[in-house]
Amino acid sequence: MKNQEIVFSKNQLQRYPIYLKLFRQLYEKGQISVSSPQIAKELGYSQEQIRKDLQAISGTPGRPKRGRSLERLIDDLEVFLGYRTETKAVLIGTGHLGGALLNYPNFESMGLHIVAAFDNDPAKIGERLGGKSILPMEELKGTMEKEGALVAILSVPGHVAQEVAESAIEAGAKGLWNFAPVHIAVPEGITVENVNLASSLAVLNHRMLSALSKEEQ
Amino acid sequence: MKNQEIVFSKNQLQRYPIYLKLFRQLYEKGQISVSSPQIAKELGYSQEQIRKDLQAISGTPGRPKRGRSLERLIDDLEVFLGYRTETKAVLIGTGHLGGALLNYPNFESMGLHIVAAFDNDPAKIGERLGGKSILPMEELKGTMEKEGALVAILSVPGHVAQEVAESAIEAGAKGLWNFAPVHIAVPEGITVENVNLASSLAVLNHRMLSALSKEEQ
DNA sequence: TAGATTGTTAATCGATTAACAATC
DNA sequence: TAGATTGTTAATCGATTAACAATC
Repeated sequence: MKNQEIVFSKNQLQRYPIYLKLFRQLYEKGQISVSSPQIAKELGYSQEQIRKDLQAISGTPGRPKRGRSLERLIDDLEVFLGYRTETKAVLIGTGHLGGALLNYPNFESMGLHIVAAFDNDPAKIGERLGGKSILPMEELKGTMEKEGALVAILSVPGHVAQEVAESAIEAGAKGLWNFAPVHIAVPEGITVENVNLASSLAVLNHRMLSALSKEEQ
Repeated sequence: MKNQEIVFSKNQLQRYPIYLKLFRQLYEKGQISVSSPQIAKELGYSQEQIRKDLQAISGTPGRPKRGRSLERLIDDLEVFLGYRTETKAVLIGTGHLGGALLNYPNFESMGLHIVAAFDNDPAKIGERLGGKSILPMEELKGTMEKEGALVAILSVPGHVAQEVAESAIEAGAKGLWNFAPVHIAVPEGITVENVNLASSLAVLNHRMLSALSKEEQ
């Protein structure tokens, strides 16, 4: 009995943490189950999409007339999203953004454990930031190997991002979480996820201006 | 002669700042024009997609055998992305992430001018952060109206994001740049763009684990 | 039972890719 | 001229939506 390969699109994957957040809120309010029409109303997704999304990550079926158990959904989502499995990460680049990420309180609860922070600025080495002391880049490989870190969080300036990415891959990183506003080329088998503020702003700006110009007519 | 309505998908809009970054790099290196095969090689997009993307934002056609002028492309992209037009914004929530955003040096060059920062913590009012002094929420509406700010950047905790969003809309915001990990419900005509780290991490994690398990086989 | 909600199968929609004539 | 690259039109692919029988 082979597991049927389910393909998850990027959009779909992005929706799951949003479901989880909602389900936790509803559960805290005392609700015990939830239906796709309710979710649709709360999040603005279509009912069909919600049903497909939840079917894909839940082993148990929903129940007509009642919907799905919030407790079970939360459980399924936490497992699916890997929140119950620790993934070790290093953070490279301890500027303002790096500092904010080191202080972000929720990564641990998402299973992401940042084991160390790195910078190439000698003045910063040894300083503490977000509870971690900053190490020199020379120690990257040793640390990643010792800790078994799979993820490198890149909060470095764009012009060094490619080079830093290569060091991280050389040190054993299989996933790069790239906050620099540049494309990073990687070999087969390495995953890159970009958080690009310029891209996000482009979407906001264009959509907002379209909406405004429509309003004017 | 009516402008033919071009619809830009979210993915497409997100690509433009990445093109721009690349074109600026190539231009600085002395290159004067660029072809879609070269861009495809650099960024990993398909040639066809690149041609469609650039056609959509450039008034002038490319030239067979030579490609497109980098100078013109950079110009077209800066205009299209609104980098030549100032948009005023306020930032709400001056935690670590808010601080990092206030210190982000590139927003001005993207046409986004943060005119003020707000927080509801009395201890923070009056402090300075990223060159701005922190104002109390009571002054939000007055400030946004006086400055004509269209965008509110929300770097507040998730549990207050909806409420803060409503205040911002009430104060005249037409676009919300939401860094809180929750869905925000808004009336017609208001644009929300989410930067959701939990969503981004979900994509990274799932893709990385898929790639790793494929490798094992 | 009646009705709300489920899961599945088919239809639609939109974005990406392929094919190819036009042209510098 | 030959060949690389363009822009356009058609085909494919994938995701979302619609329709509807199943069921608690």
